[in-house]
Formats: sequence, C-alpha cells, structure tokens
Amino acid sequence: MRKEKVYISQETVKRLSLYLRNLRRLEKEGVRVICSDRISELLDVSPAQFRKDLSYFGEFGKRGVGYEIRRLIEELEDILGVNKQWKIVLIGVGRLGSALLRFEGFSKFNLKIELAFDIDKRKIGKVINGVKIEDVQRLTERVKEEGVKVGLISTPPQVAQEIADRLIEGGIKGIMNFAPVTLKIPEDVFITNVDMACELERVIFFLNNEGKVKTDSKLLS
Amino acid sequence: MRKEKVYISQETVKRLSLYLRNLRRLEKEGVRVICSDRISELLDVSPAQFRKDLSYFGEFGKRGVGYEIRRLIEELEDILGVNKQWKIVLIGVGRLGSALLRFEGFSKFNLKIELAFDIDKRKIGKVINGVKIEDVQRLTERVKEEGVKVGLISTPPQVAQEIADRLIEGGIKGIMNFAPVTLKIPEDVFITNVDMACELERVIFFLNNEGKVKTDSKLLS
DNA sequence: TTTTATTTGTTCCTATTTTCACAAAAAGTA
DNA sequence: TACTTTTTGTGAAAATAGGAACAAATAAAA
Repeated sequence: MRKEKVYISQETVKRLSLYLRNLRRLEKEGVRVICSDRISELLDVSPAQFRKDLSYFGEFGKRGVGYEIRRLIEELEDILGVNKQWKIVLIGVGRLGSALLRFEGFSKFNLKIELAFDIDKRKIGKVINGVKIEDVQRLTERVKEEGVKVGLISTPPQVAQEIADRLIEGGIKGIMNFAPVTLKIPEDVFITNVDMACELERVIFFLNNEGKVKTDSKLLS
Repeated sequence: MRKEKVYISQETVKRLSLYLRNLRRLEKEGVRVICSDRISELLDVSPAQFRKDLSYFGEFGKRGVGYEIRRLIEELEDILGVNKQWKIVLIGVGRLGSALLRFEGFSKFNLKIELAFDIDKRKIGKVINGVKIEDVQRLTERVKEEGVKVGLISTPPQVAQEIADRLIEGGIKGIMNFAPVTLKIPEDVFITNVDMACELERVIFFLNNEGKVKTDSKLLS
C-alpha cells in the first residue's frame, strides 16, 4: 500500500543506493532471492531498517520467503531513477575531474558523464573517455542546449560558486560538489557535498579521541 | 565547564571540521571575531547548532561578543587532532589514488599522505608529489615499521577487503574507503566510506522525485 | 488439511538530534 | 553606577530516526 505523504530521509536514500549496488552484485553471483536478515549480515544495516526503508515505497517482499532480487533491483532503479538517462556535466577536468570522467564506479552503474568543461585552453578539445572537453565560457548555453540536469563541480574552490551559479542559470537541478566550499544555491536545487578533507578529519578525530570515544556514537569522557 | 561523559555524533564531528575550514578562511580574510549568527549565514548550520556543537568540548566564546577566531581555530585543531602529525598511507595509485596523492584539499590542511602502495610493477618506484610508490606486497610490514595509523583505500573493489585486513594487521586504526564495497572491520577500527556513486544516485533520486519531494526532508506524495 | 517454520510489513516505543528560548555574561552608554 | 544591547551556553521541548516485537502471510511438513 503506497503511503499518502511520507518524508524520505537522506539516510534512507543513501541506503537505497547501497542496497541496489549490493543486490546487483548478488544477482551476478547467481542469488535469486534474499531476506532482510541476510542483507543485514552483508551490509551494516539492521534487518528492520532495510524493511522499513523499502516500506516507504511499497511492498516488494513475500512473507516467509524474502525478496526476489530481480524484482527488487528493478523497483530500486525505478525509485532512484537510475534507469532513466540523466545528462551529467562535469566542470573542472583537473586530476580529480579526469578521475571522475573515467570512474568505473559511475559508468558501471549507468551513470555517464556526457559533457565536460575546463578553463584551460590546453585541455579544451581533448577527449577523455569519449567526452570532449569544452570551453567553460560556453557552460551555461551548452547546459541549456543539451538539457543537462546534473552537474559535478571539481574546480578549485575559488571559482566553485560562480560555476554553480552558471549551472543553475543553465537549468541544472542537482549538484554534486567536490570543492571544499559551502555553496549558496536556491531552494529548488539539490546539492550534495563530497568533502574529502572533512571525512579524513573525522577519521583523525576518532584516533585523537581514542579511549575517550565509544565506537559508534562516540563517547567522550 | 567540561562534561563528564558526552556522546559526540558523527554529524557534529563533520560540522566541526567544516567550522575549522571556514574559520581559517575568515582569519585569512582578516576577520578576528565572529558570532554564531554570522557563521550560520556562511555555512548551512543554525546558530544554536554551532554553539551546541562547541559546547560539548568547552566554552570558547564571550557572551555579548562572539568567538575570537584564532582561539577557536586552535581549540578545533586540538579537538580534531589535526595539529598533530598523523601518518597516512594510500593504497591503489590509480587515477583516483594519484589525484588524492596530490589533492590540495588535504595538503593545505596539514593532511599529508606519506606512503603509497600499488600492485602494478610499472608504478612501483615512481614518485608522485614527493611520495615514492611501494610494492603492496610489503604493505603490512611497512605500515608496522612506520607506525602508520590512517589508511586510504582507492583500490578496485575486489581487493579492498584484503587490503583493509592487511592494514589492520599492520596496526591501522582509521580507514577512509573509496572502494564501493562494505568492508568488514573490527569494532576498534574507525571507517568512513566515500561512496561517490551513492552520492550521485542521491542527486538523481531528488530529480526523479521532483515535485513529489520537499527540499530538505524529502516529502514524497 | 492442519501444523510448524519463516519472514515480511508495520505499529509502537526508545534513543538521538535539533531547535527553542532564556538566564547569564560582557561591553558599551548615559 | 544603572541601564541597554548583544550574544553566549544550556536545559527543556520538539522533531527525527532507529529498533523491537508481533500480526499477517507464505510455504513446507506432517
């Protein structure tokens, strides 16, 4: 039974994506059906959490049996929207940017970067992984032209805000930002920050507070 | 007044790191004192949240005035532990790995990768950003030898678990994992997964559920 | 057919996180 | 000195997320 109005938390969405990836792997390994207990062993998620995450979107399992993997993969692809083709643009083809352009973790899962932009004349015109690098001057118009909806920002932090503004002007509705700055964006645009320095500092915090800290919800004495 | 026993959430730690970075930038811009309201405008955090996050560790502000930036930077560096030198090892010098080796977002903030390993004979011996790439065969012993405590895994997913095991055998206590797999690690080791495909799928979820979704805590109709 | 085993979907409860709101402190002003 | 303004630090309330537990559904066994 589909719910009237449900708030889906970001944590739930992250987990859905995690489920999908692991279900695909299981299917490849020949598994046909799986129960929430088994999922729980594989991922770091309680069985109840798994069932509840799915329950926001419908009933996909069979009581006493489990979940048919093929069916669940399709449902999750549908929920996340990864079965549709979303045009993705990358801005900033530096070392991180070119790694992203060729990242198998994207391409393997139907996430293909289709346009790339840089300011460096020496890079413009080059082709990386089938994508021709274009002049960032033309960013807004090209984004409009191609109807791109998702942008990855891997520029230096100083220019990230300007790039974001231009992307949004071009009609971008979702941004994944690798630049270590907090971008100002309108309410109707979604942003996720991949902040590697913060993540690494989080690891260091744990080490630095060792003994004073409990493993999951950190206890400080 | 320091608390007896306080649980620090991961979200709080992430924000501390975010505060630190932005305070450093503000200091560079010549700002000396800042209040929680101003921080709130700059970052996407409520003033109360900022004050409460800090309050777990002590009283660093002055009522009616705000926070002296220099002081707060030092306190945060101390809390996070980033003023100490932590030895960091990177495993897997592919495209992402070499981008990480040269990533300014790390080096600028006193986060220096000091050892790097790969399995590819052609890469072993090469020097990237002052770091000599070593043979992954010797990973465990070298980690022990050097007393490394933090490891970054940027290998293909198939070998990530084995690398994690070897790191832990060598005495690593904190891992930042870029491989798209859920690693099994003991309780006393801290791990953070940087899962770019999940992040990108989260953006796509938002686009795919547009209209049905409210901007912050996603409303699905 | 009836009974027993499982395992889901969901309700209700608990724990955690965030926000509110205000007393306490600081500094300036009259 | 007394009053005003500002802004912190924090206890209490509100909101959110997570987990236990159980009825309902399924399939297999008796």
